[in-house]
Amino acid sequence: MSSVLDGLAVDPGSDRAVFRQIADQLRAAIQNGRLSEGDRLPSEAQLIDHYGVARMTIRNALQLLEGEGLTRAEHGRGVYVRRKPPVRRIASDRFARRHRKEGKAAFLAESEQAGAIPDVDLIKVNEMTASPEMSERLNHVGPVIVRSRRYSLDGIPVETATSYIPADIGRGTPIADPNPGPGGIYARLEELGHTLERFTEEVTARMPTEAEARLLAMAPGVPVFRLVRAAFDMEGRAVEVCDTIMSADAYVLNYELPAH
Amino acid sequence: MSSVLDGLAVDPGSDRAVFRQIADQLRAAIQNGRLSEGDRLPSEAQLIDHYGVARMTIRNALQLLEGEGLTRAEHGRGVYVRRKPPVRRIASDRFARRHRKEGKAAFLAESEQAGAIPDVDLIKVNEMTASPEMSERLNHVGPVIVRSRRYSLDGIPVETATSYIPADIGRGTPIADPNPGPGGIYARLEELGHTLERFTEEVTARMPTEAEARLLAMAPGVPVFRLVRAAFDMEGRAVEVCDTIMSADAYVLNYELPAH
DNA sequence: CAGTGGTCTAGACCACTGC
DNA sequence: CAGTGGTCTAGACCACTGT
Repeated sequence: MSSVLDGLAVDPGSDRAVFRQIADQLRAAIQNGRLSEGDRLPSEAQLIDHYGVARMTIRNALQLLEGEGLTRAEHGRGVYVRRKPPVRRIASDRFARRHRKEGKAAFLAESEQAGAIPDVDLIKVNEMTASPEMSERLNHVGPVIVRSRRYSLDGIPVETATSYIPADIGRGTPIADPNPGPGGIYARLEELGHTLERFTEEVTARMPTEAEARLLAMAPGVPVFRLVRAAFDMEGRAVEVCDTIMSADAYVLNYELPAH
Repeated sequence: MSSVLDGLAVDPGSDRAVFRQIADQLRAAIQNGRLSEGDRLPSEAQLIDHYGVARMTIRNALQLLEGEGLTRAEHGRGVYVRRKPPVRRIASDRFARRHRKEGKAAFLAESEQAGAIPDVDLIKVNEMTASPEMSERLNHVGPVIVRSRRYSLDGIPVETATSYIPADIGRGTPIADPNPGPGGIYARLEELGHTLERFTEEVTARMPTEAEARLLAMAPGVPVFRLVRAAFDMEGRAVEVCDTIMSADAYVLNYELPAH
């Protein structure tokens, strides 16, 4: 019988630790296709037999791969080559007014285009005092409307978002309602006289906190994007800041850069 | 004598694994400032004594924190709270012609502004056949000039970049030289009649490969940004594609989004 | 039930650091 | 040299999965 392990052995005298050599060989098997997405790796017991090492050595090797985001261990079932989630391409003009006129919020319009079923849950709306960071970003001190929610595609959570709107703009308007109505809060802001002139977006990436990993059902070894977007009206006032956390393996961000 | 461990204990009967409880407590100590950047954590031996558990339990806890990018183990010295590197803010107009007129390439101009000493090394220039991916991005099949290099700030490597230029544009010009001259290859492209009209940039994030981690001297638990930027001339032809890998903890990417 | 991964113990020897 | 983390062994019991 043939196996991905055929012919593989480690050199105990090598400078490279045994568990790294084992990880190298399994990684190579994944990258050259001998193991493909969704395939099960040999069990820990099989690897112990094959390489003639202790269990911790095997587990260290497997942990390396999991940390690189290549595999996923499922308790009681086995270790599998990770399936890459479908990727969403995000365009830099997704908040342009021409896309908003149809009465759809950006997320719903995009997912419709991608043929996936969108969902929004965990909606919370509060009023509170702006944190120092948000005061800085909004150039506004005092109470803000805070709107948080989670977006899913085909039942899979893909991003969480929290919007901050100065309370003197949003209080008592649909912006402070859980459902802000067609076109989302950008449409409401414009109806309130805050015609949007420009957006800035700040992109960072890091490993998720435990809370983020749980909310987004994230696999180990996958970073998150953090996007902080600010919307400015014609007077140059920041009227909304949106703080978004996204599983980085599910997104490609596209931007246009000026040449002059 | 007082210690960050004072009063900390685990509940062996809890649903939460002991090593996770220990990691939780150390993480909390870092996040609330009882341990700050550069501080040494208690040694493995001290943690073993304090919690009364086996060494592997402690090591599992420490490995969790390292995977989250919070700590860094130094062989023979101890485990330290990671220092965050200085962050470079990248503006979306950094390739605009008005910044290029001064005769400086983008990286050098930016770092001068940030007060850091820039360096470029590992420069390689080759001509080869475009990979399928680059053929697609350049909309060009056949030979390309491939320019790769590594950038450092104050001696710390921060990004690698590889540019691809169709050989019919770059062959026999300074673009095929290791040193392309003042203003970089964008200045040379414009001198050759390829006035640059727009750039697109595609941003993804993932964990680094081993080779990338080595080239960028990266700490465990830190993801990389991959930026793929395409430059288009007035005829709409892609005249260069630049593939950049950056340590994500050293960068904040800023973009402007259109509102109309 | 057998097989899988998750957690934990109790050692061992090694390589690196700083005194 | 003592103290540190890096690697490895050889077990144990548990929780979860599928038959």
